[in-house]
Amino acid sequence: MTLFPVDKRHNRTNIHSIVSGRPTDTRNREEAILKAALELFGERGFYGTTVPSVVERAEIAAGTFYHYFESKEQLVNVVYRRWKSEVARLILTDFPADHPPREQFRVTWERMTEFALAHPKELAFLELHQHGSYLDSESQAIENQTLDFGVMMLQRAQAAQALKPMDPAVLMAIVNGAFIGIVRQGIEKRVALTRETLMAAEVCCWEAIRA
Amino acid sequence: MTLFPVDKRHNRTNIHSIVSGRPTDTRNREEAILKAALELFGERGFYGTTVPSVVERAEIAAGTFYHYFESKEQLVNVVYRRWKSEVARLILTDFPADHPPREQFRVTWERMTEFALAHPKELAFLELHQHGSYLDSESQAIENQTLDFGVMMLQRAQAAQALKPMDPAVLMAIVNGAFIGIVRQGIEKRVALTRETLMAAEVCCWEAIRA
Amino acid sequence: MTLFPVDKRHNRTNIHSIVSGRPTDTRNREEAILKAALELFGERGFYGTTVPSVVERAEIAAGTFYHYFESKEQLVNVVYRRWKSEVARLILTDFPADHPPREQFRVTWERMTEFALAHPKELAFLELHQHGSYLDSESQAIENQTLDFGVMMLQRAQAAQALKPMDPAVLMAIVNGAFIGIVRQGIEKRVALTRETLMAAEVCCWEAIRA
Amino acid sequence: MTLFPVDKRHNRTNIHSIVSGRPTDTRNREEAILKAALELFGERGFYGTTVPSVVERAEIAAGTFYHYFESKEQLVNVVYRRWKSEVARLILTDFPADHPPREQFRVTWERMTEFALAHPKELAFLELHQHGSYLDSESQAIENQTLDFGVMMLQRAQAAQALKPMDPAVLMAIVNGAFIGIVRQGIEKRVALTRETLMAAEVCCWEAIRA
DNA sequence: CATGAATGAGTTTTCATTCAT
DNA sequence: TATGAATGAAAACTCATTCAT
Repeated sequence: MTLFPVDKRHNRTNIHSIVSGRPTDTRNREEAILKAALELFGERGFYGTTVPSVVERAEIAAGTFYHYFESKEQLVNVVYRRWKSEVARLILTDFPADHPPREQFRVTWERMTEFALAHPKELAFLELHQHGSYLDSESQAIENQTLDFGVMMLQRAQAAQALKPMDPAVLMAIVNGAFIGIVRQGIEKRVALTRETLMAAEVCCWEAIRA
Repeated sequence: MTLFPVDKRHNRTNIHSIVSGRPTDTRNREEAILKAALELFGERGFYGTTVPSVVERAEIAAGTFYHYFESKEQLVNVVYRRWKSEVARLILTDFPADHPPREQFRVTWERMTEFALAHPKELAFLELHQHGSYLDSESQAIENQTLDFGVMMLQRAQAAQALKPMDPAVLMAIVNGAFIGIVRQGIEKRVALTRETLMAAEVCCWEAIRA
Repeated sequence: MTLFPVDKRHNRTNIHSIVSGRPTDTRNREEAILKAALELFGERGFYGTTVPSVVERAEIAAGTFYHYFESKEQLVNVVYRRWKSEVARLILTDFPADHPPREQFRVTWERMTEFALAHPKELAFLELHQHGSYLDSESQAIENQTLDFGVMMLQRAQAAQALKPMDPAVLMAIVNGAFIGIVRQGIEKRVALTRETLMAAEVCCWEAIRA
Repeated sequence: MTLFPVDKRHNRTNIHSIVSGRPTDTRNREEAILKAALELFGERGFYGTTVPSVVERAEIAAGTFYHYFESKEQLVNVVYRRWKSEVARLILTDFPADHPPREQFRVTWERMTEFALAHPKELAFLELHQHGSYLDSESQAIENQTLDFGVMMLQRAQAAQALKPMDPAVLMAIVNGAFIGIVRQGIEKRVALTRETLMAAEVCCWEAIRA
């Protein structure tokens, strides 16, 4: 399995759809389903989201759904992998591997901030479905790979004595948890979900884990 | 509404049941339902948990469920309130209001640690259901009261210049999020859910928010 | 089978109950059930009336119901027979068999009027349940006996050439139907359910059937 | 609201179905449900009729029922309106408004006779459900319009001194009640439900109400 | 490919009835 | 006798999925 496998069927680029844009356009329907699914799964979870509700929001017929996805289970996995990959790509592309830990942390946090501000719903979706029993092994694998990469980076920083000498998985949990905590409160409108808020929190979280 | 209202029907103590323990015992069945519900709601969420699955795990007949609870919705609210109240009671009882902020933080974190070690499933349940649309206003109110109390304490500490001068709701989100993050990874067996882990994290989180 | 059989269990007079009047009094509970049943069966029919609703209106415990009645089916039969017998008794007692047909008709109509004014709900109940499949043969028999008596009287009047020479069952249906029609409209408040209304209708109905 | 509104969804004609007749035919299934419902509601009332019994008699799957009707309640309203409208249409179409009262009465009675002979079950159904709490306001409205029209006609006839000077609602109740009474006894096989029987009764009923 | 009618298993809930206390 | 907890069968209704058109 490659590090960031691209789903054969669901991550392709459909040139036809980009050109035409007609309502009978295949890509549009598939995208409409994925968009509806993201929102509904994020709001009500896997079991609370019905195929009829997805189909209605996507404005397609019930049968059409099964031309694009085998089942509700496959759908949630496709959505999960799509956005989990997106986050992974964002963080890993041109990762400043040779910069000092403080700089690496800032860059990573900044990239997550970009994502959170652009796609708060997607982040909430990923959080909510993290350990669902309906996620297949491929989806689980992506999740683990991301975590493993994070832990590896933290271990390197620890080797350079930049971080507290604790279990790196705990440090990861603290930083991840804090970030998600802010985004959630942001979605709930209890804090302002802005770049300022998140970059102020960056300082906090660095101080939490620094040596 | 009082700060921590006790559900009239579902927090009483049934002396009869404590004494007898027979299979027809009322208290046992109600407790069996609550226990099964806690586990299943925690594992599969509200919509993923069926009444048949609850009654099966509680080893009662389908009809019996409705002697104790009006509906699946009421059940989740009763469970939620029971444990949310328990957490609130734990943190608020004899809160060291006149101690310095550092001490208050440690005590609060320690109390949460007690709870997390004794009741990790219950904590996961509370997290998962935080904002479910099936929670009634009373349940939501308990949640808000707990948050408000936390924010108030943080504001006082900020007034004493013990904490960073940021939105206290953000500080709250960081600390809460970090704590929950560790517990979750603990449940997933990716970190050791021990007193040592959590008390080490306490130091991290204090450094995250201290001035 | 006697003409107006008295239910062994449910038409007796309970001297004890008349004297005491305590809430533990057997008769009171039985009467409470019968009263509740009459109202509910009349309002919502047999299938629309639940034992829990009867039990609640009678202010007794669920189990108590089954001390007095074997089943919901038996209950409806007991109520039916009680009031059907009452109507029959009213009409047949001292029937002026040797008076002229016009007088017999007036007397019968007057007696029905008494009953309708005193017990409109009971009359509606009897109408509604006339042919329910839950009525046992004994209840059906009472209904038939009443009808047969009416037809016999009409035949005698026809023999005296006082009535139109039609199928007496049709004449019966006309008079009965008209009477019930007025009572129903009375219950619906679309006509005034008074002695005047009913006695005016008596003239109409006589003219309908007279030779 | 028009006088005899046609249900948008349930009175259309499906040309496709008339032509094909295949088992997947839409119209057939909907009609099968309506037919089964009419019979069962007529036999056992609203509460005594279960959706399973309807789908069994209609020979469709349980889920299919809900493609055609939102609920059992909607179903009974659709059936009620369909036949109540039919009766109203029959009586009102080309009503001989400028004929003398005696003629108007005969025509109306004759039309009702047509209906009763062709659709005795439908008449019984309408009678039984007249005042059910499950009938919606639209269904109630149709019923009231029919009654009001009848009362108005009777008032005009009274103005012409053709009828007894009584409350016209009482005259209406007498005639209606008598008609229904005969049909019911006809269904019970206690009288012959024929044109002769009903036209003989027409004379009776006219004499009941004439001045 | 797109549709939506059709399906039947499964969900929440109610109810008639029983029985231990 | 009176109670009400307990039961399991059955009701109303929903849903994921299929398939003929």
